[in-house]
Amino acid sequence: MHGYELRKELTAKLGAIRAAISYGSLYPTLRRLQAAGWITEAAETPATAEEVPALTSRRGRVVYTITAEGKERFAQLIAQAGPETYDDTGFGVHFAFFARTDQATRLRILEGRRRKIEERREGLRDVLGRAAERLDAYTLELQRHGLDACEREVRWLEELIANERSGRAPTAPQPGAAGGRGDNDSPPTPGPSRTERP
Amino acid sequence: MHGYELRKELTAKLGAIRAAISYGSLYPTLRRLQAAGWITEAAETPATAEEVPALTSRRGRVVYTITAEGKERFAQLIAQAGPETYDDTGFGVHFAFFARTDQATRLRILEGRRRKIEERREGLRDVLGRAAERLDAYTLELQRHGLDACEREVRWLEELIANERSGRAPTAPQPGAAGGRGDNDSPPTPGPSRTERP
DNA sequence: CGTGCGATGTATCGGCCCGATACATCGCGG
DNA sequence: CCGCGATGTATCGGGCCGATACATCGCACG
Repeated sequence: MHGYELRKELTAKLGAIRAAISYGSLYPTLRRLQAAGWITEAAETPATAEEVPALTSRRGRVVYTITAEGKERFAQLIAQAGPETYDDTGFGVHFAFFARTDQATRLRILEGRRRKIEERREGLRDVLGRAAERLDAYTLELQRHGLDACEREVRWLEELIANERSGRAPTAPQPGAAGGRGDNDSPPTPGPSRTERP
Repeated sequence: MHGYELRKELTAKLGAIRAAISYGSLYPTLRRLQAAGWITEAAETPATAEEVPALTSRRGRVVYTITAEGKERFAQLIAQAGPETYDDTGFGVHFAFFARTDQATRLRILEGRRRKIEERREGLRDVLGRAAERLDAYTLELQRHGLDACEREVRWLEELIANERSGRAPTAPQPGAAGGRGDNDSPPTPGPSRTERP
């Protein structure tokens, strides 16, 4: 893909958790990835080669391709979990690529996230309990709303964990023949974990 | 307050919407605020003045005080709304200081936020509708969860807007005599908007 | 009785990200 | 035919964060 296209894809995939990535971040990052040898870049072919030689000034698209090393590194990145894996953005990114990992990794990350959210929840309960009369009504309402969000997310995570343990996909139990065009996102594991079901 | 204390206060007040502010942001910001004339800094008095002159090396606390100009600027900041006022962090910060604004400002910001979240919600519905078979089950589940959060927030905002229009505080209808110690957060307006109720 | 650890406290540095901006082309509708 | 919005690449300044350093205090545990 070229940069602009990549940005649109990522925006669609991660739209639920963060805004579009900025250009000031996108292009320097692509250059960094290339310097590290994880992607290669190539100028797009102008037309049918020989044609239109006058348009040399046309700053054409640059097509990026992932290398074998890049694929390997990417697989490592989504499988390994650091402390930042469990905050909002980090978890969202990992989750969006769950289809490319194994069940053990998915469970590990879901449980780490649950632990993190439970901690946040306890912190909010503390504030609502201990510092209640020190804070104004609006601030308290904000904490209450945040607490509610934490409780809902914990329930959501527990559902996902239960599903994961029973070896099912997150929700839809494979409707029909599933597979759209090869564009779908699950090359390593066929569907989200299917080790014993026929 | 001094820096560390300020950080703790802000963490308690804004804990529901963002993590603690970093030191690498806190201290430079305090210096910027002082350069702009919005706060003044003063080294804390060591003890009873004359005492303990040997401890000159003790890098003591620095106490910051807001200036009249700073108070004015702060009032402007929380009353004026730009485009960034309606994203997650910006809205959260404004909301946390709602008790220091007037009802008109609160309504304006709540409605702007609602519009923004409704846009995000429509975007997610689009993705779930149009790009459903291009995305894997986990990504879809992420969008569904985000969509659910949007819907809940819209309902929350509408409750708040209705409350605001009827002139009530967000939830608790002034329990007892209210006012704790002067530490509470509502100097300009006595309680959250009270223009006609006796 | 000492010793070490966690909380309190101020401060800097490198790296990364974002918003704004610039520039260029293409297709479409008014 | 003119402009506007989408497509596309790119840079720059400023700000935020994580890591790190340094220093003191109180207290708990050995």
